[in-house]
Amino acid sequence: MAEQQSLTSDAPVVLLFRHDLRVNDNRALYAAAQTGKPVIPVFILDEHSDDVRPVGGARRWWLHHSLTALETSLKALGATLLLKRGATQNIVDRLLDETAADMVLWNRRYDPPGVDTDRNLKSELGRRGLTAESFDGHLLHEPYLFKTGTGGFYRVYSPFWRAFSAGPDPRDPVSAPDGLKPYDGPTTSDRLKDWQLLPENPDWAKGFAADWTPGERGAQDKLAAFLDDAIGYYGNDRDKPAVEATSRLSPHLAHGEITPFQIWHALKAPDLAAEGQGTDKFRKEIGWREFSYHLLFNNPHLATRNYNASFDEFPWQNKADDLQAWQRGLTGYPIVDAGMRQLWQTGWMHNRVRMITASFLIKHLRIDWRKGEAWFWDTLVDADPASNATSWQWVAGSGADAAPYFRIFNPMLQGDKFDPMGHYVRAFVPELKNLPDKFLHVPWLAPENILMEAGVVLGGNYPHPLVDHQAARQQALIAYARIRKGSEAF
DNA sequence: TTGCGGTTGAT
DNA sequence: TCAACCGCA
Repeated sequence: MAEQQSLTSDAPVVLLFRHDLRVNDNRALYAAAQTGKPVIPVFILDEHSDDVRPVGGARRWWLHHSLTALETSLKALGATLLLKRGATQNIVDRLLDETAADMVLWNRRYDPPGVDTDRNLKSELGRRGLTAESFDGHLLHEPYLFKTGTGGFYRVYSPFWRAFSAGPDPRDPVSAPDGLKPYDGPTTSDRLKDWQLLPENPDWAKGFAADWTPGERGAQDKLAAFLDDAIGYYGNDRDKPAVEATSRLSPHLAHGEITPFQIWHALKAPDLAAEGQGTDKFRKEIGWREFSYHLLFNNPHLATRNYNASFDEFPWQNKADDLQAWQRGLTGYPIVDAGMRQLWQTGWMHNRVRMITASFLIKHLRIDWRKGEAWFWDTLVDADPASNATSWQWVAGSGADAAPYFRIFNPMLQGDKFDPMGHYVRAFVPELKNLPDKFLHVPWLAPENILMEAGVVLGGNYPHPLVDHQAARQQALIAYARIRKGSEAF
């Protein structure tokens, strides 16, 4: 069919890029090459279509560098990437006018505004008799594929994962095309630097580049390094933030520099068979990403509305000073502060510590989970509309498949258990680095002389605990008890 | 309908 | 052991 079209028309094909910034396993790109038509690749920064949530600050930094990498990859294939900013439909309309293209291809998105925008685009193009086709790539399975026995969506992860595991095998990745036929007509493109994606305060992103290489190559390097080594101890050490035992693929996945299909396929390598436990656990985490999209797809307002409406009555305190102390890593609880500072300095936080810091914000400070979700959205290089919303609601207890309300993380115990040597805390809270292990997670319990020897001044160079753990825990339990009674209380 | 079980915990 | 609930087959 593709060949037939190339015989009948040499009109160009427009290829949309959004969060699929790669040339390998890019089915839309592959299909565009197959047509034999000139290809016009265009990245659209759409912050104008209905309900679109603007890209957060950390992801803007990433996007800047990833687009630079993509531009280079496409150039090597013979095509020039155009940069356009605005509502998708308007951008495409103008491009079709300018270039007389008769075909538009893209890889599917699964965030609700993206779904709506692309659905409208497809029907509009179809109405005009143009070819519009979308492809998979972001998820192993469409988020509506799995249904419970009664035909609904899954609310609980375990049954979802059972259904997923019994489902069809994910396809194999497709290779990059050998080349693209260039489009020679006149085109216009924004200049990347005019988008000002890099932060105004350059100090903020200074630490990002040490940890991350945005782009397809950086993604493949991270995957190779993970499969080479860390996956062997992923099962045991993935909860220890001081150990490099996780894949660190999340920002690359979020920007579509690597696909879950490529990861899934790589996990089938024979020499990984010996790492059975690690690979199974890791697949299950990929499954969480799929589950989060399954939930978001079926609950478009997951990032802004309590899944469980009884939480609308939750007595949040929302103290501005407390929120700011949390954001800056100045709560006085070392494991919490280390996490928040890792986030600020590197654009990423270890998964275990995300739970600890989120639980602290919600349960110890009783600040609405949406404030935390928004902060993570702005500061995480891997900010993902599905995972972020699902995980915050999970910790709050307001979501589908929530943690029990009485499960309140104890930051001291979590610190002792998962950072027993204190390497993580010392790396990100250097003012405590000379404290002995025994007091590292509880500096306020250290005797005066120990504090003095370590150069720690509570209330001076490190804060007193913002709240007392036991008291805050009791208050949280009371607050949760109140909404559990529901309307009875009124 | 009924029975089972529920990512990540604390006391 | 903690309280009780609700998703799922």
